[in-house]
Amino acid sequence: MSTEEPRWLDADESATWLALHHMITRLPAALDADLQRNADLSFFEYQVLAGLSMRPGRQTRMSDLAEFSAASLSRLSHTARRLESKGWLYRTPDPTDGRYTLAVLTDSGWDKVRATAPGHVAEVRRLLIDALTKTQYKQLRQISERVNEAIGAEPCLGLRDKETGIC
Amino acid sequence: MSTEEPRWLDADESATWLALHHMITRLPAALDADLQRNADLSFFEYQVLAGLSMRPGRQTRMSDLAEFSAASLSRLSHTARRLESKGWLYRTPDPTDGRYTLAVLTDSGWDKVRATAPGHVAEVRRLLIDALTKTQYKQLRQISERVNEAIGAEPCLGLRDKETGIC
DNA sequence: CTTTCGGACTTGAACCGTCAACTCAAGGTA
DNA sequence: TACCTTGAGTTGACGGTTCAAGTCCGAAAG
Repeated sequence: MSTEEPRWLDADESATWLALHHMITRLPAALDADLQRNADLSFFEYQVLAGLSMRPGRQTRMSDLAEFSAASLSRLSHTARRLESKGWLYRTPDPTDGRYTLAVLTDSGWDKVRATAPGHVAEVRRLLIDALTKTQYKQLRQISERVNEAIGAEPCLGLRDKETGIC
Repeated sequence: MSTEEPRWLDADESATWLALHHMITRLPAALDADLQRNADLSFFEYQVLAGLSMRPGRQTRMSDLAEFSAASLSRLSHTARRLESKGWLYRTPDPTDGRYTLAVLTDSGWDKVRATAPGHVAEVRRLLIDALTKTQYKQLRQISERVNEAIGAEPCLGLRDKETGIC
């Protein structure tokens, strides 16, 4: 919040930011719409089920799952309750440490993932992979990792206290 | 929805998708959090005010603004009502064609943008531009444009009818 | 052993975006 | 004049996310 004149974005920079902004708002929306149509799932719900399906025993701690899907624990908890009510997973205290909760994919949830994954992968391929050259998606990976580092350097992902600046 | 084995993503492809997925969920969240802390605005509200501030006469049609900010007209309408109640803009029928609605930035709204923009630009610079080389953000621009074309080729951004496939 | 503490969830209210139904203006068409 | 159509924008209900408590478990301190 200094009073100096800021360094505004030049033409190249703002064109990049505009194009990226459109991509990061439209790509999730497109994948969401596709999953909604074909599987009656939101993108986030799919991420949760798919995330579980890839773990040994098809189960993991809620906090791991939240980390993996880049969501808050609260959001995951609400979503887990809905998925639980559909019979796709259940939650149980971790027997090795009662402070954690394990989310476990049911057989029905496993079937749902298996039925949904091919179409979803095809959509990711269509919108992202096939739209780019091999060189480009290697570039995109490096670029994303650099940006993630810059964001990850945030001590608490922007969740610090409004007044004190403390997490 | 064929029964053939789908083409799964290989290691390079899924690493790219994972990295991109994390970027596109965390980058907007980080910018949102920054604006919330420093200006009590959501990222989308800022986009609306900033979008208006760049137009001649600091005004434009609602539909243009929706297009620019990649949002639905409904979302924009709700947000415009909230911003209007804070005195940052007002809406009025377009005198040249009563079917359109003009959104007009007030002086108070202009002040808000001027106060907020420097910090926001600095954050975009810190998280995106400065994290990349000049070559990389030129690559990122091309990549984003390619993906946007692939998504834009969608006749109706995934809004077609569930049964008929018609928009 | 009891107390205190921090971390992992959970819960309910408030808030925001989506969806479908509606209004309204302008341009045909008769 | 009346009628129909199209597209812009609005509205209210619904559903999901966030935010701010609160609960519970286990470890560490007294």
